[in-house]
Amino acid sequence: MKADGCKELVTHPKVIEEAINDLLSNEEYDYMSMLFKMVSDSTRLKIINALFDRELCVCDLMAVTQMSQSAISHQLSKLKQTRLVKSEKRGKNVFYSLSDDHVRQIFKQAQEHARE
Amino acid sequence: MKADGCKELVTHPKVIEEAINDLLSNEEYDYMSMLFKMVSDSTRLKIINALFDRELCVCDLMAVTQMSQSAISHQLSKLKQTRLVKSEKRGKNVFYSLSDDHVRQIFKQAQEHARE
DNA sequence: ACTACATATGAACAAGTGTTCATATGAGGT
DNA sequence: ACCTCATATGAACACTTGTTCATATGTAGT
Repeated sequence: MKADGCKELVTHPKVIEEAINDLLSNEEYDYMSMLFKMVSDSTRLKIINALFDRELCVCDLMAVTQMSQSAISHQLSKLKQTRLVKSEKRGKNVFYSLSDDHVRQIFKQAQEHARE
Repeated sequence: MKADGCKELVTHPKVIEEAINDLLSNEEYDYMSMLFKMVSDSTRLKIINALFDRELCVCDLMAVTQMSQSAISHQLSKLKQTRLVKSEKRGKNVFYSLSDDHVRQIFKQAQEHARE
């Protein structure tokens, strides 16, 4: 948490000021951090990918991702808390789907980068 | 690691097959996971934001982000290992900059989502 | 060579995260 | 009411991650 930088003549006081002006608010960093954390786990990435074009229930997701029911349920819970997915109960099943296009966009963009 | 899902008649065998066909390779998930992990820490987000339009040396980044020299150096090291930033040594200083537009795009997109 | 400054790096530690296991909730059919 | 299936949830545990502290490396100037 040291405030200052170089002791030698600060070579770039102007540039530093610019950069400081560009700073975002803590809320923005926190939100972005949260959003990226959600999509930085490969189990959740698989879930998001599976839900990309359709809604699925938990047992469908088990079949698709080859993960345990508990693991999936825990991850879906996080994804729902952070509003990346929404759910709808129908009979014995709970169907999950992506809640908006934000996730889809971020996911697609990263996927394109992965192809290189 | 259970393979199957519901024991009751699998209501959506067709949809499940679709979802399975949409699966990506493990390498893709791993890469995306790694990329998102890198931008999911708020210290690194601050660094990336600071480097968005300019190159900066470590001491500049200390001044801008208000973080310790060691913390910044460690994070820069990770960002460099994963090729998100590149560095150039000039005299006593080491100047860091974003290595390509991938990061910028992902960052911007998330930032827009944060504004809502 | 010596000193001051800029950066890197290793070890240690606290905090966070994902999985499993066991169990709870809740709906449908009988 | 009872039983079964689908899903949720809490506790425990191993693992990862970010920071600090101490120290090393390396460059420039004297």
